[in-house]
Amino acid sequence: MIDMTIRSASQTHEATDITNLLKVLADENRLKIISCLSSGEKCVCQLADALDIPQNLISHHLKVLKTNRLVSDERRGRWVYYSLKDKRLSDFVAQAGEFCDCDDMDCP
Amino acid sequence: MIDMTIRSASQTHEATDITNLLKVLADENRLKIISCLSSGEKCVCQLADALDIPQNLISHHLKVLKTNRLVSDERRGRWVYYSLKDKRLSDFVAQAGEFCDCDDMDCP
DNA sequence: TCGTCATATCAATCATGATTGATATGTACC
DNA sequence: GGTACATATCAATCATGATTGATATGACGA
Repeated sequence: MIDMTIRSASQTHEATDITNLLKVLADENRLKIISCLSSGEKCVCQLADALDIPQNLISHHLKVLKTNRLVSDERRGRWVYYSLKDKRLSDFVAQAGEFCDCDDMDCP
Repeated sequence: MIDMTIRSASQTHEATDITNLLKVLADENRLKIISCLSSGEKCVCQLADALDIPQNLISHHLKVLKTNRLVSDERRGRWVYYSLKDKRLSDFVAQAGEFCDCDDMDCP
């Protein structure tokens, strides 16, 4: 069998790890949350308001992001504030745009 | 409502476009195919052999990649050769590794 | 034309995960 | 204590898409 390790500058990762990360990112609501958090920490109700998404759904997606160590949380009083663990994450997501449809010349 | 446009160096994209691209990438078999194609064009049977994945499944995933303009194909005789439209795609995928679990200090 | 190889398509199954509504937990203030 | 607010969890539904097996298409050589 073939070696399915994927190499980046500093590390090697199994394809399954990367697949899993991409699955986490491949959700519109989670991308919106990440985009929203890129300007700084927000509590759940701020995200729910800003994105017009029900509170329980925001909470669910934040849990997915937290489980996968993409965001961290901190309770202050009644509020729980979430923030990106790595600010570069939103840049990474934006980079994906480079590969979206019609980036190339032979596009009809 | 909030502006959900995501900005990269050269362009802006809707969150839904990027979500779609990430969904396409978020499949282990497709990542393996991309990784395999990063070393140069391959025909379907080469991919099926190298990755130990049934031919029809390879064909299906290649269609998804092609529909999303990530690969191009060229028939030569009985064989159809596929290649990455943008070689940077495999680098992009590798970059995702940076955000996988345990990249940060406060990891248990 | 016939047989074979390479690839694509189709229908059916199967698994996964997003969303929803209801409810529980936890915090603050009276 | 009791109430109100912020958040999390749970069960149920729903949609999507990966995989499989069978078969079709298309190209080549005899």
